[in-house]
Amino acid sequence: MDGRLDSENAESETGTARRRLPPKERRAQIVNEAVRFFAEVGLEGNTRQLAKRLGVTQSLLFNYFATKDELLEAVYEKVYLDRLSPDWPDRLTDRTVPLRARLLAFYTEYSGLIFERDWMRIFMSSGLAGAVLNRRYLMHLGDVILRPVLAETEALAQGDTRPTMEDIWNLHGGIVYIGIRTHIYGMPGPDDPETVIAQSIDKYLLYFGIGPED
Amino acid sequence: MDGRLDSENAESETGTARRRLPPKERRAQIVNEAVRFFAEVGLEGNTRQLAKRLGVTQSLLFNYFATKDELLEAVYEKVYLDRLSPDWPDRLTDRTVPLRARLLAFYTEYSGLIFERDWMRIFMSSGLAGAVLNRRYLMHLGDVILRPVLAETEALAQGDTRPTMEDIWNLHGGIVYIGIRTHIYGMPGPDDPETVIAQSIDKYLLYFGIGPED
DNA sequence: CTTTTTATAGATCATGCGATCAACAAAAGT
DNA sequence: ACTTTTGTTGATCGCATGATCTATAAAAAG
Repeated sequence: MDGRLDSENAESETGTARRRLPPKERRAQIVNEAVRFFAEVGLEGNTRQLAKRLGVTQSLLFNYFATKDELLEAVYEKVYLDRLSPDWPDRLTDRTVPLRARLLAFYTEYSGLIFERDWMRIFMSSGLAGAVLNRRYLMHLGDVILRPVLAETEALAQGDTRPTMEDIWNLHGGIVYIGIRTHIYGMPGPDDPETVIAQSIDKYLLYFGIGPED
Repeated sequence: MDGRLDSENAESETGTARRRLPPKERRAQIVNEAVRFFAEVGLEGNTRQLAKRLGVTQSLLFNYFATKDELLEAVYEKVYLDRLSPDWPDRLTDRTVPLRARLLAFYTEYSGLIFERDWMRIFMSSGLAGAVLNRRYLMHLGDVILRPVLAETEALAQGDTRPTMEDIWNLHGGIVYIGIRTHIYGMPGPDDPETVIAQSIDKYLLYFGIGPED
C-alpha cells in the first residue's frame, strides 16, 4: 500500500543506500511526486508521507522548500504552467476556419489537458483554499480564450440576441463540469467526451444562429 | 475577528457564565455553526476554533459527537437534507405546463438553494474528500431530476438527434458552474443568474427543436 | 429544601505535524 | 590521495490538534 519505491531509487532492503542527485533534478522529482500526492490526498497531506513516496527523508524536503506552503506554490506553478498554450488566441480568431471548427479544436485539446485527475483535483483544492494562482489562471483564461470567443461569436451572430461573457462561461462551464463530475465527485463520465463537447458547441452556435460552416 | 459570540449566549466579560441547553438544542446549535465554520475554513478546520465561535468548550463538542468525523457527518446531513424537495419529480413531469416553464421553475428554485456559499463549499470539499453522501446525492439527483427531464425532452424532441443523459448533465453543469465560479473560485458572477439560467434552458430546448410553449 | 441527574468546564494526554540542526557521506575540485 | 563542498540523513524540538477524564454547577426530581 505505501512502501512505494521509485524504480530509479535503488534502495535495497538492507539499509539506506542514499543517492545524491543534482539539486535541479531532485527538486523536479519532488515537485512531480508532490503534484500526484497532493492531488490524491488533498493539500493537507503531510510531508512525511510524501517523503516516504519519494524514498527520501522528510527533512530533505525542507532543504528544497523553506516551508510546506512554498512547496505547494511550486506544485501550483507546475500544474498551471503551460496549460494554456499561447497560440490559442490566434487560432481562435483565425477567420479562415469556421468558428465551429475552431471551438471544437480548442475544446478537444483543452479538455485533453484538463480532464486529468491531478490537474482537476489540485485546481479545485487550491480554488477552495483561495490560492491566488487560481484566480489568476481564470482571469487569464477569460482574457485570452473566452473574450476572443465572445468577439468571434459577436461577429457571426445572426439573431437579435447578442452574446455576452456569461454565454461563453456557460459553454465553458458545461464542458468543464464533465471533468468535475468524474474527477472530483468520482462519478462515471461520458464514454466519448468529444461527442459531448461537440454537442455543447453546436447548442451554443445554434442559439446564436451560426451554422457549422459559418 | 474571532471573539464572535452568539447574541443568545450571554457570556459576560467577567467569566464563564455557563448556560445549560437541552441536548437537542445544543446539538442543533453546534451543527449549524459547524456548517458555516467548515464551509469557510475547510473540513480540516479545528475543533477549538469552532468551539470558540460557539462560546463553548472544545471538550463539549465531544460530548455530542464521539469523533470529529461524526460531527462532519452531521454537517453533511444537515447540508444535503431537504435540498431536493420530493415534489420535483411530479412537477417536472406535469405536462399541462410547457417544459420550458417547468425547467425554469426548477432551476430558479434549485439555484436559489444551492448558489449559497456554505452549501457550495461543503459540497465541493466533501466531494474532494470522497464522502459517500456526496455521490449518493448526485445519484439521487440523477434519478429524481435529470432522468425525468430526459424523458420529458425525449417526448417533445423534434429533430433526429435524440437527447441523452449527457445532454441533461451538460445543461445542469453549465448552470451549476455559475455557483462554482462564484463561491469556490471567488470570481464575480452574473448580475442576474435567472437570465443566464433561462438562456441555458433555451439553448438546450432549441437544440432539440422544442419551442417555449412546446 | 434536599437529593439526584447531567450539561458543561478545565485540565491533560497522546500523537502527528511542520520545521530545525548537527553529523555524515557522496561527489567535485585540487 | 587529499581536501572541500554539499546533498542527505537521523534525531529532535515546539506546537497544534483530536480526544479523555474528573470536577463543577445548573437544572430536574423528590
